[in-house]
Amino acid sequence: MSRHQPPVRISIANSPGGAAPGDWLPVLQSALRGWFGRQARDLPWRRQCTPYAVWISEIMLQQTQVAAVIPYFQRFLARFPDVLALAAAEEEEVLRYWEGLGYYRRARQLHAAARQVIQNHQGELPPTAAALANLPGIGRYTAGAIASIAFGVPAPILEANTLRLWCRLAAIRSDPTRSSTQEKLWQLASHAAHCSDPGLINQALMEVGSQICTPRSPNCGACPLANICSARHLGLQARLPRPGRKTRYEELREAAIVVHDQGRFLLRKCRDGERWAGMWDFPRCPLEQLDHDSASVRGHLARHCVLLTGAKIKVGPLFATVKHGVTRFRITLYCYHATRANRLAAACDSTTRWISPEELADLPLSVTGRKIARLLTRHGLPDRTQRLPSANPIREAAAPQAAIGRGAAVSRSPARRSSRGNRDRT
DNA sequence: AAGCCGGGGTT
DNA sequence: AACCCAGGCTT
Repeated sequence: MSRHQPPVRISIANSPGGAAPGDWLPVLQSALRGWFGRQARDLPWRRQCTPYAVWISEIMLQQTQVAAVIPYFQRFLARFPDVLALAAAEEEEVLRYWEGLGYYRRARQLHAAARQVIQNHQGELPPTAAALANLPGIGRYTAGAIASIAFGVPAPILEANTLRLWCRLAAIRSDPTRSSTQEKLWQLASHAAHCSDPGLINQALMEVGSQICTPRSPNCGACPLANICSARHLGLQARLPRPGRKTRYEELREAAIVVHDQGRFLLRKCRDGERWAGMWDFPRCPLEQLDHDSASVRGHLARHCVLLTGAKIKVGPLFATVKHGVTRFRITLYCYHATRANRLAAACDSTTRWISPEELADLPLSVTGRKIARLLTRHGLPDRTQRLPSANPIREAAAPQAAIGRGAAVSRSPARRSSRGNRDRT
């Protein structure tokens, strides 16, 4: 840059003293093209960028990091290679392939959307952002991402990485969650995507956001956009975007009941509106303020079990305590053995079933459900998770242990010596 | 416009 | 334990 032509910096169009997009847009796009051409990561969905593959990747990537998605993406595409295969599958099998990825509603909506694509769009994903956004699970971001990346439509995107990037590039100090700020951010994103290669530009924006313009200590020295970055010019890059509110956590105490009968376990499918809707789980109930070691807890559990499953049971010993974090909840789950007390054929409808250890491997289970299943079948019984195609090396080889606040931690109860005094160490 | 959805990973 | 993540949906 010469002294007579000071470097142009990105700002919100029409803001006081702000440069018009015409000034910085070509610089931005050109810098992104050059940088992305050299630095783009080699990701599975960039090798196979069919509309279907892009769609699956974008749904999996919602609120989920790239590294966590990769093995799921590969297994999922191997099993459901196209829209027709996905639409033809049972929802439960789709959920089984999603197990461990979280936000299971995404999988159910994806499956429902696949059936809509077969029914209403001749089996082809619609090529416009507006039509895509009519499908379940596809919002403004995902619609723009698929439209631009898979179809070359100049549609804008805004997500965690580009929100942070734009707040810095344009030195946006207002609360980024406010709708007036969101409007400005989408406006900037629209300018950027207005070109002949919007898919490349959108991906490059996200890539710079995730690889260079990181939340803490952005690597401005390696940033292709440093020259036009307003925050860097003002020295504000470490203070933008403005942080949001802290999440307040809620402690929950719950009980899970493992009802045994002839080597099988009683499981139920979580209903719509419940936690883990569509997934299977051991019957569970809130413990409220009940002491998990009190006399009254067993009657409490037995009553709940009848209501949930129709099975009359006799509650036995506590055998494990599982800690599990989910969204803003911190759950402590007390796990009890139980036996069935009635010989009636209760508990055999479509949402309540007696499950053998072998069948357990095929069922989509909640995280804590899978944890309990492992405790029950740890000794030599098969775990289908390890038989899924191209096994996930991260999750299966070295399952995360003893996460503290989040994830799940298990502590087994010591061997039980009498019917009383069973004490859990957590 | 704001919170929830009832996740999971990293630091 | 705080913070983050290729958001969607509801109220």
